Amino acid sequence: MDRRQQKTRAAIFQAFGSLLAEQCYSHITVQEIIDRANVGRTTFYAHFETKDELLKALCENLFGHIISSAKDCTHTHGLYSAGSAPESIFCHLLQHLQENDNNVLGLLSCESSEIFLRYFKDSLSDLIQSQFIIQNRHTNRDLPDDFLVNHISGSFVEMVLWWIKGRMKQTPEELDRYFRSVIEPIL
Amino acid sequence: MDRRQQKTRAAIFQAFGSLLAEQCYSHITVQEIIDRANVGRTTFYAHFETKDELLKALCENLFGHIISSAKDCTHTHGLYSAGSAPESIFCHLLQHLQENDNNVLGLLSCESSEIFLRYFKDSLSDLIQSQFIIQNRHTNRDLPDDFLVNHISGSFVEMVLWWIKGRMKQTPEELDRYFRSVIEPIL
DNA sequence: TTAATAGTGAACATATTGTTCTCTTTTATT
DNA sequence: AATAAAAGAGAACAATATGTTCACTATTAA
Repeated sequence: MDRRQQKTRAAIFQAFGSLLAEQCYSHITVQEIIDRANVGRTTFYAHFETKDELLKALCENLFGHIISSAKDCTHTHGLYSAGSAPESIFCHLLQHLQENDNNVLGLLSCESSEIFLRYFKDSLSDLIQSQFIIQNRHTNRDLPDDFLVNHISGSFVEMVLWWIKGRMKQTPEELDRYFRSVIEPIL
Repeated sequence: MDRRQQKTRAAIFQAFGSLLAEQCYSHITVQEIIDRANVGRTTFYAHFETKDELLKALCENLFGHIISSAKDCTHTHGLYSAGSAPESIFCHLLQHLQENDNNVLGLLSCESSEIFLRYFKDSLSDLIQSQFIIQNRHTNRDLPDDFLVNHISGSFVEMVLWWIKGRMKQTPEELDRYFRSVIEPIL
């Protein structure tokens, strides 16, 4: 509603994000956050009940954007356009990550990256699930749908973690090729 | 050295384990641990510098056992015996988990399971890495070795997480079949 | 039996959390 | 431009958690 609220919220998000790039989530204190955000203690607690809530809000904000943008792109391209690699939804996601809007990479490469990847995977699972159902692409009758969904989203997230820990030497396109190589054979 | 030390250590491990089955890691206090372990505050800090160190020690202890037992079994069976499913190293691991020695399942199904699975994955990666190198099984020339190792260990861990969250309705053998279905095609 | 080792429990300084209060600033609206 | 409503600042607070120190007791290995 108020412009100030959004500004304050953004300041807290940014301060929190930059702190996460420096140290482990669990060691960050509310005091550090409000100091860096130049925000009063009262204000912080008016916006977020706890540090965990802040984390949750940040993740929803961040991955919400990325996933919904991927969802839009899926409408035109499908979950996995068999022909040309660059159009796949996964390549799209990787490119998005590399662009590093809102310092997503900072979060995903910090000591507490698992927390974020967990949120990322949950969002991703929803996306893949819905695409599976919409497209009826699951020709594999031997494996349960939810196992496959979990396998795909899980593998993707693990790959991203591997990519970032290895200092992102591969391009999104290369990585997409890797991923297609291990996922397409089972679809 | 001292029998008492081992006893105390075991008591702390057990208390910590049972607490983890009840609540999130970050919300467990040292006070709760020492109360349940019937151990003095000083004693706790004589054994472990911080709660994080305790966690680390517990994981090393736990997964060390499981992995080294799997390593032994690999010597006779190989990473992936193509013929009969039940002998695969992964099935062996899953059976081990289901037997629930030292309440591994409690840890893996608690709110903070990601932390443990991360340790699990690291141990697993070492195992798979070494088996890959020893057996020279990587016929896939298009994908880097470390990507494959990460994909396999990552997928396995994600599967275990999925299994446990779904209340472990599948048997280790079924799960092993699922896993073979998504991994063997890419080897 | 005894010296060394391990554990107890209380007390402590320090740090963090989340709340409450009063006061100031900004915004939306007229 | 004036003003009421909303939002933030900042100090103070109780409650809780951490990690250390101390003097004392119990156990073990020899």
